[in-house]
Amino acid sequence: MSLKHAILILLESEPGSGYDLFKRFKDGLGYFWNAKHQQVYLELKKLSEAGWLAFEAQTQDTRPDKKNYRLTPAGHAELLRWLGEPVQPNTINDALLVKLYAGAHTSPDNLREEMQRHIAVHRKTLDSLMSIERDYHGLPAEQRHALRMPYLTLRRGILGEQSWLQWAEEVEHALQDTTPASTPPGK
Amino acid sequence: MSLKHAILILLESEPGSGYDLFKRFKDGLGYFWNAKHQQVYLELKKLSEAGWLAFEAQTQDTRPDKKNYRLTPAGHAELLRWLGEPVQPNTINDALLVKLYAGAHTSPDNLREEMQRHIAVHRKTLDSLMSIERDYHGLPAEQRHALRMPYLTLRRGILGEQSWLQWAEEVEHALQDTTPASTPPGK
DNA sequence: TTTTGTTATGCAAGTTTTTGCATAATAGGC
DNA sequence: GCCTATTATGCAAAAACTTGCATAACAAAA
Repeated sequence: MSLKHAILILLESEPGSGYDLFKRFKDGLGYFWNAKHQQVYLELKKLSEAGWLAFEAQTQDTRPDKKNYRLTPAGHAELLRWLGEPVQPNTINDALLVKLYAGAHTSPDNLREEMQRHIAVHRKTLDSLMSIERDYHGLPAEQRHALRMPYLTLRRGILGEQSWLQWAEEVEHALQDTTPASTPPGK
Repeated sequence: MSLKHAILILLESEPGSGYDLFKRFKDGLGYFWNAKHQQVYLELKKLSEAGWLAFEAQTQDTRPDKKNYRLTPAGHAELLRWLGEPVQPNTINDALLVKLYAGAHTSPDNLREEMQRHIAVHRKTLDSLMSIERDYHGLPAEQRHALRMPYLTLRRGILGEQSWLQWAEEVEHALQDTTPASTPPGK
């Protein structure tokens, strides 16, 4: 969809290599845009061919060579054009919910284990997002202002994860209710 | 990813045609799994070829002919197998957040309009989900029990949309702060 | 010293999804 | 009578994304 534009945005704020971008996806943008390294490299190639990016090869002694990409004026213009265009509301494709929807066909234990796995992931994500938020609040006002828009996306992540975990508690209660009394005491 | 399994689940609870399924995606499952009609038809064909579905053609007088699909025993087995397997945590690809991340490169007005469009969509979704919830609570206990798992996914939708709208308010406040006082009174 | 992890890039093949086009009958509103 | 919406299906091409493989150097831990 807009991996192209996600890349333009990342390179607008700071030029970098494919590997750099891939890491930036994993750390920052990664909460709301995911990409494999192969796809990042492929898109960089396409964007260069389209004239939106330019690169210079950097030979390095201790590390493999890298290509440093930056926006061309055409790339910058495309970014501005895209920003002026409405974006499609997000569609959700969530396999966990598909599975839960059909939960009556499997055991509550199976569902509880599945939920536990996902809860662990979401808790970890929330922790990491909140740690980024603490860092943000520690910045001087000037830097906070410069980062105010990415901060709003961070807030989306935090509120979203909190809401998810709240829902997970509801699910756990519901799954407990349907379970027969486990391991009754005595003989 | 698991459009295949979403289709198996829908057909497990009730056989139907491609067009039926497409509508069921739009109404029910649609909150967490989206599919175009072309893809539904294509998957139905593939699933039939794989032996997981069977169909009979129904000639209709007033309407175009339809194919009525149902699960085969192999399809049922595959569904159970899939339910026992862990699903990957969902990855998010949200173009609105990408745009907002780069919001400093465009005007607050542009962002506010964009937010307004999305808020309208999310409010409408929330209304519709809450109306479904009201219907659910009006059902006899027996039917409520049968629908308890889909109900959990409905709750995900409701909590998710509420959280989204809460975040949207934060964004609106933030965008107001950055705007110069508009149309100052009188000369 | 062997294994694991990080930096760095990319091709090829396959799967999944989107977009565009095409057909065809009927019902209802203007 | 015309336009739009709904019911009903599908092919073809393109775009987007995933999975598997491949290479290569160095650093740090086991």
